[in-house]
Formats: sequence, C-alpha cells, structure tokens
Amino acid sequence: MPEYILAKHLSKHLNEEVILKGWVYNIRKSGKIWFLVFRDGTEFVQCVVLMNEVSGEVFELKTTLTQESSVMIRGIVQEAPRQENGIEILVKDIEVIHIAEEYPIALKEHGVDFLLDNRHLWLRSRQPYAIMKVRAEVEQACRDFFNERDFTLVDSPMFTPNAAEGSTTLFETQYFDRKAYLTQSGQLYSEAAIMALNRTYCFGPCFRAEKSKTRRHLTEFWMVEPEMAFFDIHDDMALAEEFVEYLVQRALKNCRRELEILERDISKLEAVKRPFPRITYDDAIAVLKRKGFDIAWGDDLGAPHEPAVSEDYDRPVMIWRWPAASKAFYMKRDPEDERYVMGVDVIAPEGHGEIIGGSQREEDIKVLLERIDREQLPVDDFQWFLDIRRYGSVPHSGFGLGLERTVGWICGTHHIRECIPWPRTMARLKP
RNA sequence: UCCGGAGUGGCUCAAUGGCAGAGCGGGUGGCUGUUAACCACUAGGUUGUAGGUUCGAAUCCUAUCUCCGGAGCCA
Repeated sequence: MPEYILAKHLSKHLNEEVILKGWVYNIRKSGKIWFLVFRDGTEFVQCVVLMNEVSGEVFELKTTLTQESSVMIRGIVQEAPRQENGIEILVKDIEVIHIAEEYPIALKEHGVDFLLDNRHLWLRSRQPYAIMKVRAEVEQACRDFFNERDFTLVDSPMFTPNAAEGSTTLFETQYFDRKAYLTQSGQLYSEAAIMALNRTYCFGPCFRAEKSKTRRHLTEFWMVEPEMAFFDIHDDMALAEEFVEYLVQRALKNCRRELEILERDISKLEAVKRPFPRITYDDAIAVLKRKGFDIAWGDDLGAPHEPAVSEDYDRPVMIWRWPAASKAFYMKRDPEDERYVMGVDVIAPEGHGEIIGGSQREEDIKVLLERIDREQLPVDDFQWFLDIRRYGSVPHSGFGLGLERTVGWICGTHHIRECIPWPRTMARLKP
C-alpha cells in the first residue's frame, strides 16, 4: 500500500505527521497565513500554511496554486474545534502534482444547466460528492437486504423483444436486422426466475422514452425489483415496508457525515419506522374528497393528489387495492371484487412522491389472457410469460423501487437528476 | 404534446425605450485564524438567432431556436 493516508482516516492519526494526496478545493489567503481546503474524495479537510512552518517556496504556493490543482501534502493532524469535522492539518510541505487551469465551477451558486454541462467536474463538489456516497450506500443496502433474506440476484436483460406493459413508451434500437427495445422493467423475467429460485431480485437500469420533463423523471434510471413466490399482497407490503425502513436506517447509520454536508433534517428520516400507514385507494379518494378535491372513483391519483394524501403522515404511506382499469394487466384481481387489483404504491413523505410500485401478480392464465386480449397486447410475445401459469402456477408478488427517487428523498434533493452520476433526460445526453 | 418561465462578460444576476452594470471567478497589490474570508485596483460584451417598429431597442412587435419545470405518464 502507498504511504499516504485517506482524509477520512485522519482522526485516527491525531498529532501525527501524515501525507495526503488530493486536490485543492479552495484557498483563503491572508498575509503570513493561508488556508487550503483539501479534498481527496473521502473527506474535506482544512490545511493551515504558516510562514514560519514551511519553506519560502512552499509558502509562496499561495500565489500559484489554483482551485482543483492536485497536490501532495505533508503535515501534522491537529484538533480544530471550529472545523466541521474537528480536525485540520498544520502543513509542513506541499508538493505540486499539477496546476489546474482556471476552473469553471466557482464556489457559488450556479445554474442547473451549466452544472449539468460540467457534470464531470461538478461531481467533485461537496453536494454531488455526498449524494454519490449516499447512493452507493443505498445500493449496497439493497443488495445486503435481499441477500440476507434468501433472495437470489437474477438480473434481467436490457434488450427486449417487445413492450412489456404496452402503455409506456420504449426506446427502440436496431438489433441486427430487426428492432429491439430497451427494458423498462425486469419484472416479467423475474416472475419466471422465482419459479426456479423462489425469491429473486434484479437491480439495474431501466429506460423510459416518456417525454416527461419533471424533477421526478429520468429517461435512464435504476430500479431494484424483488419478486417472491407464494407472497400475497399483504406479504408484499410487509416486505416493502421493511425494505424502505432498512434503507433509511442504513443511510442514517453509515452516511451521517454526508447527510450533514447535505444539511438534511435527520429527524425526518429517524421517523421512518414500521409500521407504515396502509390505506386503500377508496380511503385515499375519501380523504381527497374531504380535502376538497374534485375527484371521482376510478380517477387515477395525479400530481396534486399524492402529496395531499401523504402530507398527513411523517413516514411513507402505502396506497393499495386500486381500480383495475388504471393498472397493468398482470396485477391480480381482488377475488372479492373484480373492479380492484392488488396493487400498491408507496409514497415517500415530504413531497418526494412515489418510490415503489408493486402488486400481487395474476397467476390464473384465463384471467391473464382476458386482460391481454382486452388491452390488445400481442399475445404471441407473451407465450413464455403465460408458460409460468401453465406449469405449476403459484401466487406471487413483487415490487420495484426507484433508486434515484429513494436517494433523492433520503438526501432531500430537489431534483432526482442529482442522484445519478450521469443523468439522462429528454434534453440531455452529455456528458 | 400542452401550459408557464428564462436566454445580457467564464458563472450568477441587474439595467422596462435614452452612456450595458454589479458580485463571484481571472490578474495585480495588502492583511497571522480564515470558513463561498475580507479590502483596493484591473482586464473582460455582436444582450440566443433572424426580421420589424423607433431619432434611438437588452427593453416594444413578429418569427424561430435552446433550456428550465409543471401537466399527462410513471420508479
């Protein structure tokens, strides 16, 4: 291993001399003292350069070092109560690795478009840095959660031969001498996989060619989708609830520093404990009517409705038992009332919207064929999917959790494009 | 696709019909405890594009392009 240490480990080296390698985040100059805010991708730390502690050459670097220049710093780790992390470096020596050209991103407010054009550099800033750390933790937590609960990772293909649900728009791509589509969900494949492996999850990018221009939409986003044999809708909701609680608690446990950088109100996250409220679609309609919304049974819950329902709770709310007409063909009908399907949406608090969509799946081939027929879906393309119901069909359920929306909620970001390293939206394909 | 908003220096914005400005960033100088440090000086402009109205347009009109976020749809 190299002899330098990572800044995140500095607190273990109090009063010792250490070597750091990284970048200049900011410089504040005074006469015979200057301050260099150093970052190495693991932590930010202030370094103090005093005239009588370093050579004249090193002291004069205050005039040549620029924002984002790369450096090696040798210095002593000191306690500094005034610093956010309680530590600073008394510099003994600085070795310049590269002097950066004039850096486009100043330490001030910038427009979103400018920052996204410079995403490759913007990632170095504090907030994107912290969000990427949280994203990585949430992603790892997803894998840990399912791996610890007897799930097998079975990833689904990105290229698909046809529309899975028909309704959403798919990206079309040339696949040798025919068309293929980019996947919008791994669910149908997971339904097949659980008949082999009982409980599975897939985790990867999904693509939606919807012309959505809102802060909750990306054309490429990541979704984690568990699928479980022998789970009914209630088992499904219990798992979703446990999963969301787990993700939030993991972030609280392992991302304290990052949430601090993001100035996230921790108490809002600490409130996210089971049980989550469960209300039916009918309940939601009643609540909305009471709040004065002009809404009728059968209407889908749109943008003003979701927050109106979730604002009554300090934790995610699960809305289940939806009108069949508004939901996908594969959802299981309520045996007690055919007008309903056993679907569930989980709405995050604080206006962050839907983070999970799930359902018990229809296991009866006759019912499934009816729905495929009524929605005029190409039945031939679904023969393999129907096979699942031909050979030992069982009740089963699953859900999909949108990674960026979840990370956006945990981090309290305004727009989910900040929650993916290289966002793809309708208007943005670069960098 | 529809509705709304915005395009002015590298960046963030001001100037609402009358000399295009400020802050940040860049440059120069000053300061031994700064926290997006501060102070002084300095360089930097075809006001998205094309037309029009006017003595005069960043500003008003027409067209057009781009972006933004909201609806629909959804994770």
